[in-house]
Amino acid sequence: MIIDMSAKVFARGGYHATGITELCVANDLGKGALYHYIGSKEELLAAIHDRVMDEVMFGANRVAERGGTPSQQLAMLGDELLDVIHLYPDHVWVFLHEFPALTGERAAQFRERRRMYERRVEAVLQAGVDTGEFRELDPRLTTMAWLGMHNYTYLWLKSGGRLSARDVAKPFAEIFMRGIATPTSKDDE
Amino acid sequence: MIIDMSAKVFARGGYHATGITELCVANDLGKGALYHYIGSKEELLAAIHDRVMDEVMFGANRVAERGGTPSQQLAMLGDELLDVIHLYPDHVWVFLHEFPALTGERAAQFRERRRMYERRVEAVLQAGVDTGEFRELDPRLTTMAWLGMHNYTYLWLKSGGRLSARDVAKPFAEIFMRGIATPTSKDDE
DNA sequence: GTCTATAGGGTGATAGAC
DNA sequence: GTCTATCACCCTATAGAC
Repeated sequence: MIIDMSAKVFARGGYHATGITELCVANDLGKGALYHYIGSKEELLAAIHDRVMDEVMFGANRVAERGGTPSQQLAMLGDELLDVIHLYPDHVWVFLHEFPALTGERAAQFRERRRMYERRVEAVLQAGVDTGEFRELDPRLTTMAWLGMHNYTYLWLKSGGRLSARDVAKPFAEIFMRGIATPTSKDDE
Repeated sequence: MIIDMSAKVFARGGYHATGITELCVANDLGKGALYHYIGSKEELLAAIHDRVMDEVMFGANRVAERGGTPSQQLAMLGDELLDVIHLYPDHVWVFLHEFPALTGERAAQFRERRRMYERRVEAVLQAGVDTGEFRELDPRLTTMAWLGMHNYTYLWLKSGGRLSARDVAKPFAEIFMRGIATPTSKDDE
């Protein structure tokens, strides 16, 4: 797949620093052939972004379908998110580094999808506060804390590496759950 | 300052996408004059990185000098780190996005300084485990969780914004401290 | 579908006058 | 210290043959 191969090249060298010629070599195609498939360099970048957002939203939908308590939902969201980062490290790297290179309609669409996912997390946190599982907290701020903790793993979490997605997701969930649990119900979970 | 003005331009448009001509316009200088000060585009990028790392390490040193328990140390590290992100949002953006553009000796030096800071955080966590304040945990993994939570604020924490650095640091510390505290001593702090 | 040639406009950096 | 002119190269994208 051109998208996957190009994601690797962009992740290594950066979007703007990577020339069309490099993409041709990596994909073993001439310029004419490559442009036949990608349309433009930015369309290729957008396709990489979509690949990530598709996977992330599929995961979030699976979690919602499975149901469960807010604690369980949040833990599952963590599992799914780290699965994506672990499985598609190059795509995620490009996603988190090169999104400012998207322009116009593509940039707007990207922001909206990203925001949509953040709202899913926020909603789970709010639900936990409502049921009393989580203590009173700022849902937006807590969402950003949770997202940062998980997304930042893109720097070191790799498919070939020592740790699986679950190896990271479990201790992360433990920190976060204890961190936001209501004080009286802290010793179980 | 050329460094500060250029950090803003890089943060907005990306390092590789920003031309020397743009930098000249932003700094109100001709090419000759600009090159007289910066040496090369990459030297300018390195100077922005150093500005961030200097501030971060100064903060870490202040924390070490002040002393206190591992919990207090970690909370202060969070305050200091978010202060830097809040005060230098453009520099930090460039720092977190464009570090792969550094090459050779500059790249090696950058990685080492960044690693040095991470070890500071890791040491505080390990100290907390040793004193029994923190439960048994993987110090490296927990460091990355803590760093991610804090660093990710570069996306939305701005100097002009609604929230101060402290407004974010306090709830973040509360989540993280409760998250890693030993179960028996959870209700105080 | 894939090739080569080329358009048209940048790029970072330097030289040498003032 | 700052200017302008210029170097040598690279960029994305397209045209038109095969």
